[in-house]
Amino acid sequence: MTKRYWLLKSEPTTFSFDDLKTSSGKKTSWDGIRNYQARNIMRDDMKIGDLGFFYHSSCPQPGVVGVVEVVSKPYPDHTAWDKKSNYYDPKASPENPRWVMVDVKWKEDFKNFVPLEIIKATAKLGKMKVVQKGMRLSIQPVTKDEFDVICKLGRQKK
DNA sequence: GCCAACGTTGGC
DNA sequence: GCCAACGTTGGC
Repeated sequence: MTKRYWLLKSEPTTFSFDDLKTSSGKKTSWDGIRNYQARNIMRDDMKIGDLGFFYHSSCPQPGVVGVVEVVSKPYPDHTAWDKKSNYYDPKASPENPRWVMVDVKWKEDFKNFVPLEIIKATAKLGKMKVVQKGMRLSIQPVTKDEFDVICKLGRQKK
């Protein structure tokens, strides 16, 4: 089974990379995904051991801050039937969960933040979904090549 | 705060 | 099954 690579968007005001690092066990459940494409990726394609970029979106400096690892299989997102949750979905229930999530764990801090600006300016990364106009998908596949290029940018000394 | 692009909903 | 209306995303 080949390892796959992903990009996970999060709004730092909601849940930042620092929040992940201060979570117990440095891990969190990736809840609140309410988009079928993103759900299907978690349900069908993500495997334990896959790596993902933690991407900050909707903020002054969008970009990749570090790397996380998928550490669970997909399981029902119980926030969907929690009326008090921001992610409440009246069509979901324990019998018919509708939404799933996985657990992800902190893996690596980048020495250098890799801003969207740089990703856009890097020819090899031009096909990434995150640089495409109107691309709103919050969980995106990343190729091994793209993963390696961004890791190199993130790890190099200033 | 703006607004373009996108996904979802619901009436027909 | 179409498609207009609406809500959301997310860079700027």
